Amino acid sequence: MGITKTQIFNVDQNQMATIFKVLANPARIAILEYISKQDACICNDIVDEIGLAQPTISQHLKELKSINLIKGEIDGKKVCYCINLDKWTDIQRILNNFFNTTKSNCC
Amino acid sequence: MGITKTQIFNVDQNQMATIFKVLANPARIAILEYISKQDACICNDIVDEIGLAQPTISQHLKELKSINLIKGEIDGKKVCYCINLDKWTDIQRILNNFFNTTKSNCC
DNA sequence: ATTTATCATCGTAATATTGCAATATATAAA
DNA sequence: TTTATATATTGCAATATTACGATGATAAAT
Repeated sequence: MGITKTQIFNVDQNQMATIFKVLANPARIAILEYISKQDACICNDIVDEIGLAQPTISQHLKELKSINLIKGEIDGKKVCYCINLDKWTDIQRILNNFFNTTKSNCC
Repeated sequence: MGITKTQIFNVDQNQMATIFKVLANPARIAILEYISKQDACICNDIVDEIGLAQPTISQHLKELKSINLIKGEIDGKKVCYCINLDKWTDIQRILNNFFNTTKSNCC
């Protein structure tokens, strides 16, 4: 089907899955790494850096924005993307909580 | 296309994406949580617990096994799944490393 | 030996994701 | 105003994912 039965899972489970889904692509990982590596708020040299077409990058940025992992500030005709540190830290906390809580006690 | 251009990304980026992809589904999150909650190595009560058909669960378990996040021990006609703590901890370390390394220094 | 129970695999339908060309939009420069 | 530059959106093709019924394989129970 390709459709996930979100209704049968709780909010936390769906939230976790959504976060993981946004991160589940090497292009988006590379974009995040590239954005963070820059001293200043570097914009879409991302297209040059990553080997993907401009619309593709634009779409990936949109997905990263969908969970507020990055923010884009308009600067003239350019857009300056940077990581949203608050959300970044928040998500790291959520994931660690999941990993610490979900641990086997068998085998 | 639906096909990710893995060739243009490095091993670490692809590995990260693969890990995230395996976790990017609420059913698999729920399965992990359920397995970890049990005192003993509970097997496919998972099917009863989660509201999905047995082949679906089996497929999800296969994906979790694909990165060694869980291991399945055969016990008669049952299979006993549990979390692979070594790998679990390893992945948590990898993710934290990513989150700590990839942080913005702008905006 | 047959039946039953547990789990895996196969095949398939429905939907999602990835990527890009074409196009739209918006701002800056000329 | 026209042109160039930067980014977003649309539409589409190719592939991936999710889910399940049918079927297979295996082991315990009868």
